[in-house]
Amino acid sequence: MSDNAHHPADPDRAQHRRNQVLDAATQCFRTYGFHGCSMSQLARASGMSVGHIYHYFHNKEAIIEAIVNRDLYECLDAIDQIHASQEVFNDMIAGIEEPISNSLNSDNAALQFEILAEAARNPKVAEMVHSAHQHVRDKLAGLIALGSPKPLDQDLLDSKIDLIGALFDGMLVRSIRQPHINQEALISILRPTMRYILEY
Amino acid sequence: MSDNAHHPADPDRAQHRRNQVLDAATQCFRTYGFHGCSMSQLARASGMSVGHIYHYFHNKEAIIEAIVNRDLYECLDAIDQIHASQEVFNDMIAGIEEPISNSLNSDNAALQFEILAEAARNPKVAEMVHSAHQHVRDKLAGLIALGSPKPLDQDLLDSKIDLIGALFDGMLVRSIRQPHINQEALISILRPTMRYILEY
Amino acid sequence: MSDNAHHPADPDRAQHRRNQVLDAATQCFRTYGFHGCSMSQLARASGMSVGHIYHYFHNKEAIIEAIVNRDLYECLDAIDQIHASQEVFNDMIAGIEEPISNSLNSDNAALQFEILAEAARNPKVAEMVHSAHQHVRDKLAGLIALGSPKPLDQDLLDSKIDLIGALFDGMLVRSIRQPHINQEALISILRPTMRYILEY
Amino acid sequence: MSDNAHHPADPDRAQHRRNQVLDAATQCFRTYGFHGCSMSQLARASGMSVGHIYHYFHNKEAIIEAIVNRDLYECLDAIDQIHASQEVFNDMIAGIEEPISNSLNSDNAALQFEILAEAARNPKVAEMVHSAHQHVRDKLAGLIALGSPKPLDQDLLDSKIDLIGALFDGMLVRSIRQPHINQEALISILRPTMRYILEY
DNA sequence: TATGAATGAGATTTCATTCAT
DNA sequence: CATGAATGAAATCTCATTCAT
Repeated sequence: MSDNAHHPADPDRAQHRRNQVLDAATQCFRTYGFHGCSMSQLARASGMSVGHIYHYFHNKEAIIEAIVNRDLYECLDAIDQIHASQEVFNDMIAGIEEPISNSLNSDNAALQFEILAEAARNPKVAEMVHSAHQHVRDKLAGLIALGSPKPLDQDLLDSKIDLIGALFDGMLVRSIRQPHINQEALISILRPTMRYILEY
Repeated sequence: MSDNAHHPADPDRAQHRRNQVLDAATQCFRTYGFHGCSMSQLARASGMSVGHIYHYFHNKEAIIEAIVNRDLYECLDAIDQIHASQEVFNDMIAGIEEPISNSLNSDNAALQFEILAEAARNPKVAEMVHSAHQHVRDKLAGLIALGSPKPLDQDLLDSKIDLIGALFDGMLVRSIRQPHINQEALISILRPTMRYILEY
Repeated sequence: MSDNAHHPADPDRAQHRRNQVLDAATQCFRTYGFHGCSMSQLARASGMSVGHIYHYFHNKEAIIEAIVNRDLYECLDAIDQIHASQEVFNDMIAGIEEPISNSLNSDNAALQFEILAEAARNPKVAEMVHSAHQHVRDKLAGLIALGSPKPLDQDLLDSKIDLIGALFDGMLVRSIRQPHINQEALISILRPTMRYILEY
Repeated sequence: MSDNAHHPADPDRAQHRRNQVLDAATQCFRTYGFHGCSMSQLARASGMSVGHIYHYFHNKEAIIEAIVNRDLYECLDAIDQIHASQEVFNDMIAGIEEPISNSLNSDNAALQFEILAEAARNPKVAEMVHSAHQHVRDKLAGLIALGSPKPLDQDLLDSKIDLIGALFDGMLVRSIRQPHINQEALISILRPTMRYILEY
């Protein structure tokens, strides 16, 4: 009862069911990959029948796309948390530990590589990745411009962003190639390197 | 009889046939992914019957493993080409363009992400990736030690390698997220950054 | 409440709702066939939910049967319009254009063949087709007897009806096999042929 | 043994296997309809695994098309048997019993209506039906022209063919609407009617 | 009366793998 | 060494039907 329970076509309930599928899919895709995970595995993990999943998603592609979308937006949200200030360089360097830690430890690295591999052959997913990436670049451009004492040449600004982006994505790869990395030691050289790049 | 008088078990021919499959598989896996590529696609691309592929490979897994193996060894070979000298830092920085260019433009990025994604769930592949990575680290450690004016603390040495590795792998990710990167501008800031790290 | 104050079991409204379904089904079955049309297509076309259709029809079979029934009755009604008179032969021949035109141009030929194909395997539908056909024969028998100057042998009467029936059904098949038939030319030879048969 | 048995990729054997499927499909489609017959029914009836049927046919559509094609060709062959002569009208009328009997008794009427119903919505099948029909018309046009004492107006010739075609197809419909027709009586009025049309 | 959530069975199709030749 | 016929399992997706509300 409370908030009138769920009437037929209750959009809240529908959204909740969709999320049930997406939550299960995130887990399943991590574990088995987009194409190694069957609809019936997904159904079992969602606590829902196979047929019913098709009530909420047009096909498996659509689930993959929704997962990619959700994952990219989570990343964008994290980026958007960074507050602009004139102390932004110091803040970024001081706060580097958490995002690096996320990249390195994240058990969702598997999902990131699924997404990147999928983007390499699926144009729709590629487009989603590109547009999320552009958003990140824009945000970073604003922060760096703000933190810089004098106006930056556009090419230089772009390259700084590229390099920093590469560093972070490189951490993601580390989590696969080298799962037992010495994070503390890494951060202690990463910090001055970040400053070097930002102030270059 | 007549001319194609290869003996029943000519090992050269056998190796050649295996490579035929692996070459085709490299292309197919790039295009469709490990699990999006069927044995019959592979057979068509190899110019060989499905059944005969099983003469050379125990199953599809084995082909994937052979591909991963071959890919990792090619990378190791590239690393092994770097000659040690006391000018090694200068050489590395001067010669940075080619490997970066490879990472950025490489149409084989797709395969790299297939491999990384596979490594995230397939322990055999993970083991191959780790051991190849260790080999790379050992090689780089030797080079950096040689180029450094004074002996380095082990943690610092490790972290330098990690950071440089991250930079390169980050480039690989760029080729997906940002296919039209400004490579020239990037290299012109990457070079001093590399030197900064190496001489830190 | 407000205006749509139909009583819980308003039989008019019920009939109207049933017809909504049947109208939609006629269209859908024409376009997709009995077995190529899903209940959800039907629901969409009826402006009604899937579940509610089951309020009016026990199952899909029942809708098919109702459609067949309605279609056959429409045909019977048309036959029943023919008024008996001693000029019946002249009337039939003069008025031949409309039914022939219907058979030839009818975009519902598809539905007729659905029905015939269904009758070939579904005994209930076969029974409906047979009994409607018998009704048509009886009516025609009366008309022909009335128009004939002298009493006819039963076999001859039956065969005249069969032949005329065949001619009309043959037109139906024409609309599929030969959609761009020359209707005018056809009618100008059909008329004397009809007279020939009737007066044989 | 005998004629060197069947080597790999023996095209005779392949053709034989294809025919096995088509023979089974003819039966199954008659009984259940194109869309009421599942691939697993087909497989069971063909004595072949479901998967293997796809070795010989790209998909179920392709089987339907092959069946339609085969059926139409059988009909064309029958038409092509009619030999031209100046006595062709007499021959046609004398030999009318067999084709009429075929149309009336044919237990493959079901298949004909499947084909006609399918043609009403499937453009590929429609095209096959039209082109087979054109072939029949051309053949009949030749025969009628030959049998006619004086040259015929094209429209009249066309209409004679249309009318005769309608009569035969109408018989096909009779086999569904009126399975217990009096064939003998029918033929005894059909013969003079045919002559009336041919000599009109 | 009316909805659409939910299911389970079954449809078509694909695929890795085996085997007779 | 080489083929492709053959299979059986499983994958994706559809659908008629039921049910709680």
